[in-house]
Amino acid sequence: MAHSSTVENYLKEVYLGVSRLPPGEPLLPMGQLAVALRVAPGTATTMVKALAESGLVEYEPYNGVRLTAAGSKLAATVLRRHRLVELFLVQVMGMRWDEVHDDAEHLEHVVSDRLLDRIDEMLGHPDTDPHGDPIPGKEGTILERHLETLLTCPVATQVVVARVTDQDPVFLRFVERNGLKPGELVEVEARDEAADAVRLRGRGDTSITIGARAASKLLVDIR
Amino acid sequence: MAHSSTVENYLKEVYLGVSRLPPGEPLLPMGQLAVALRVAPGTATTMVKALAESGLVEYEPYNGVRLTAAGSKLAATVLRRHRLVELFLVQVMGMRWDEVHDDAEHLEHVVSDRLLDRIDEMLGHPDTDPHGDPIPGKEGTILERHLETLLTCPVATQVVVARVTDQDPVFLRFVERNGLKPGELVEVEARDEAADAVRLRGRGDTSITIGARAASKLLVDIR
DNA sequence: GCGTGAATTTTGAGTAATCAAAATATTGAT
DNA sequence: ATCAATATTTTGATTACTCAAAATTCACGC
Repeated sequence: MAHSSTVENYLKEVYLGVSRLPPGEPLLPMGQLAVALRVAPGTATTMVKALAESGLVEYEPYNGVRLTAAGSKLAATVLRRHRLVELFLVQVMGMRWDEVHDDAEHLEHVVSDRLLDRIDEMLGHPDTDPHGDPIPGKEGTILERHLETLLTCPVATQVVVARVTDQDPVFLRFVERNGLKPGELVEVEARDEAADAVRLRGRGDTSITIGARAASKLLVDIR
Repeated sequence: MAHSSTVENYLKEVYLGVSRLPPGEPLLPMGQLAVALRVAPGTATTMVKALAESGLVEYEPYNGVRLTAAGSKLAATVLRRHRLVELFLVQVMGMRWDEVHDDAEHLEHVVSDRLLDRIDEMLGHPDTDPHGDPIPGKEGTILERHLETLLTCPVATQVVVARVTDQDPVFLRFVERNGLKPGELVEVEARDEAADAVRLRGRGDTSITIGARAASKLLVDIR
């Protein structure tokens, strides 16, 4: 099978799905892949078997998928295109960070190497996109730094937001309104296990309380 | 049938094909369409019949196709995307005018209205692309000015190149090397019917001779 | 160990787009 | 008017991708 945008999407989602998994457990269940790609479970199975034939993934029936070296490289270039494009749309085209995802989702499959090089150059070879996601290198090298979340980082300590792992525009605007974009300083004042909540204080003097689920999507640098 | 990039390409080529035809004869033969789209003749027939079902083209068996109002509007928006993208790639991304066509060919199908608006704005609502091709308006209005070619314009008269109707990079570079890009001044010194050639003098003092076929691809404004 | 519920795979079928090659229609020349 | 060359359409198949629903397998609790 050739190298269609469908293939690119499958590989991308396998990569993203696996990296969302608890470390050490490197097989993405078919169900999760199907949900991510918005296809029926059987569709994912069929397609993954074909990808396995082409040597892009390893497939263990009933267990899940993982990328081969070749698949990983391809996934990385797709992610590189996606993320460079997102940053380009924000930085050069002046679009808002919460509205670039969908455009990037389409552009990632059609941007030529030549054009991507111009973009990369124009942006000064950046290494993260507007959401703090790492931009893979030209050769497919992705450096995923290990980061704490607002759910796991030390309390009463200044940390700086490094990455927001949710592309939902509503969430992104919420993050922006509350000064929690990548680069901003925050401090966890308290965590309430029972209430499933985290109280934060950002730059301003006001503190806000967010749910644990939201807190886990905000990755931070422990300065 | 939905509105895939295949459909967009068919409509675009019907538009371009018809406009290349001698005026007054508004039906594009299937064969020409098939060649333009690089598909087998039978494929074009099948596809065009489906487009006719959707009300995007009128199809007369054995005679050819033409666009309906709906098809024309869609073709115009594709062309608008293509040409704005081309100009953007040259003007903003610093690419050469002879290397933007292929990228535009892909981007024309995925650029969102929002992004296109930014591009249009950033370029100051231009009305021609780097090759001098008119950029259709937002509502699908295309204003094709009638232009003479270097084969039909008055001899020994200053004219200004307005449009180059061939996207072949080799030809475009030839045009550029000889100062024949849109905006440049030229004068036809002489035409030699028998030799199938046209002698020109541009800005410089040297005159060059080009074939009639090439001359017919250079459209000019009779100042 | 056995059964139940959930996840996964298989099956059968459909759509969009394509091709090669056979069949048919059109056109122009004699 | 007929015939040959050319253009076009039809036919039968193929590929990539998808779904719904049936069949299977897995994993867990008892």
